[in-house]
Amino acid sequence: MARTPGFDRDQALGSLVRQFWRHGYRGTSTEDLCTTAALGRSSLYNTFGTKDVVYSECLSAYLADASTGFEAVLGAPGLSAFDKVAALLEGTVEQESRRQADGEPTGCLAVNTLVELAGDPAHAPVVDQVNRDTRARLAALATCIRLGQATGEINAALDASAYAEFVNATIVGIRVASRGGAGADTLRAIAACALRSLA
Amino acid sequence: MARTPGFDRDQALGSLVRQFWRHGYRGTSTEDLCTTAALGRSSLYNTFGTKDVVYSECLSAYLADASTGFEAVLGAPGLSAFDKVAALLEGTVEQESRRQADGEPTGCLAVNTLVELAGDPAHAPVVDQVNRDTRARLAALATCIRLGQATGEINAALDASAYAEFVNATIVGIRVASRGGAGADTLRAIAACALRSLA
DNA sequence: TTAATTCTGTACAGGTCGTCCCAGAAAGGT
DNA sequence: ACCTTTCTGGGACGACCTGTACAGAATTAA
Repeated sequence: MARTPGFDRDQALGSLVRQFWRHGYRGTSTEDLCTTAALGRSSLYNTFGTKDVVYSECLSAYLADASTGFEAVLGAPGLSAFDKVAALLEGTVEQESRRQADGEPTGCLAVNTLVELAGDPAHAPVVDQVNRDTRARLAALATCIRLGQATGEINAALDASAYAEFVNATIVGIRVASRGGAGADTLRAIAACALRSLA
Repeated sequence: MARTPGFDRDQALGSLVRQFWRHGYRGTSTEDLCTTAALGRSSLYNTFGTKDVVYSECLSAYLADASTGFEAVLGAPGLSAFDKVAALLEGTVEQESRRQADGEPTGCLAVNTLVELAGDPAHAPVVDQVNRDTRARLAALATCIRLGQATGEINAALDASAYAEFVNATIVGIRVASRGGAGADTLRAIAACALRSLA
């Protein structure tokens, strides 16, 4: 009883995510959004809403996708807690190198959001969105480390939540270095040094 | 033989640095620059030039100031190499906490520049500016670590330049966490975990 | 075929931004 | 006091941006 859209919503959202990821919120105009998603202005506004809303939805999609991979590693059967942390760091390195090679955007959209928009009251919602996601990630990481301490795989003298913060900070450092153009060997070196502090 | 300016150039530059630091390149308009520096548009353009030039000069001033503190730590007499690295990390934590308390901008302008402007060919010069500074910092850090290895203070099995990359990445992680609003205890935890990997 | 509903292209209003220009004010040297 | 040089305030201009409105095209169900 009505016309059907001439595009795939999820596919369009993927393009929008990559656009914001690479050029930031203020670095992309609404026309840029239309171009990368191959959408007219009307379709964009009817489907998603204003620029703020589009960004928030892109951030949600990005965080959901990242969480999937994150939880896949932490929930992997047959892996010790140490190996899970190692897989997390090495997975980050591998992901970044692959993205560099494929010409996909590098770095982390969550970090980019924090850097660009933190301190701007008008965009507090998306900053809170990132911080909530980070807290959840840290909690999951800390319980993983505590489990490893309970079974003796990880030094029980360490503060689990502090170590979770450290691992997260290292991942951030790797992603920023990658965005700066650092090579795969550099990223690998960072991850290897970080892992040494567990033993 | 001519009129004298009614403002202090360096003081104005300091205000401009803080403005860009807090709100980013695209997040500050030229009128914002005039307001924070208490300058008219003419004075701004006559003294510094276009927005790009102002940003580049702000970045230079920021990097020079950061380098001063960095080299002061690395060149401190009577400190072992390990203590120098520790002072570097703990100094970063202390600096960020103090800035949070004083309402000064948090995070790192160099990191912000990378995140916001990397991948935009029009701003490649400032990105290169940051990368050159980073390389110099990494080299100084690596030689410091090598010195510590030569005297036996630091595990000689470590790859010095890899460890330098790691320490730098950790500092980046601390600064990003601080910009995200993390408390002093969190930042301290990150630094402490990073230091553990030296022993 | 027809009617209802949704999608799409284009144009427009209101605002902001970056840059330049020009006249006048202020200060230093003579 | 006067002239030269520089600084300063304000405005102008073109370009861009965001969000909306509207008319026409397209598609589905009856």
